[in-house]
Amino acid sequence: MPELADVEGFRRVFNDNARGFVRAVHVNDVQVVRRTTARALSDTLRGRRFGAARRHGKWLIAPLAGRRSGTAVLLHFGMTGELVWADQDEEQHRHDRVVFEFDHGQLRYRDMRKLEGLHLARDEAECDAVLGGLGTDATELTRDELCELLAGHDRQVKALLMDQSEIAGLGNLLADEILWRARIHPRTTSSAIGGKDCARLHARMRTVLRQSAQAGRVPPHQSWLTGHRDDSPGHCPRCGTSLSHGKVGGRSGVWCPECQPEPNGWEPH
DNA sequence: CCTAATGTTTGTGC
DNA sequence: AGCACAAACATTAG
Repeated sequence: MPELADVEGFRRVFNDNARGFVRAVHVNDVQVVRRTTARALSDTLRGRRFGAARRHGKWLIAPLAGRRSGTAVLLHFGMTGELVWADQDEEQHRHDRVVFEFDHGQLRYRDMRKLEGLHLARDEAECDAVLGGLGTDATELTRDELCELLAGHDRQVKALLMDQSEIAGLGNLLADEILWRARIHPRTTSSAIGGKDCARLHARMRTVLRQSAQAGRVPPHQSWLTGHRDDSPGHCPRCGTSLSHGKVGGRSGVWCPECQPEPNGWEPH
């Protein structure tokens, strides 16, 4: 689930609720705590307050309040993570791995698969060690930057869009949705996308990101490709053609063979 | 039992 | 160097 849009939703959950003093930190599964121990995490946070959380790509960055602190909790949600606000007396979910307790409720880091986890950074350098390799956040990428990026690589465009070191925040669903709207086949070689095509790709990316970030998820709406990923058989919501499925960039991809024609030179066997 | 899952990293080979 | 691909990570659902 968690791509840029979802993490944007978690950022709002965090900023709307994680106010006041942290009264306790319950680590229910030490495996998800990275770069520190459960004890150190708890000791660092207890009695402190968070400043406003920000997002870069799929990371949520929650700094401690206080000008010279430099300490931040960095949360990644892998494929199954989420952040939920709940009352103390609400029964815990079996996958609530870390719980931040406040006077008025609890923030719960829930994650079934525990692929990434929650990191503690004590200063700028530690923060940079985790986030330094990320590319520009997808919401801030200009049209010229995108075109230059595409031109500079001979990669399948979907793989390039999802490469976090190049563009941060786009995942499997967003990439498929954006490419479908831009009418570009996911296996198109990036350097072959120029001029008008790149401008259209950028425009569609901005629309998809704005709407999905506002929703806090990639909307499974009928008018979105994402709303038809799991239909069998799925049909393109734009032209009705049966959707194609296949591996692209190592991930399960969905596209419309009519709206997104095969690039020249690609012949399936 | 087997497969796939919205992510990232690492190794292999062209 | 740059790219594609497979596997691994941990866990559950179908």
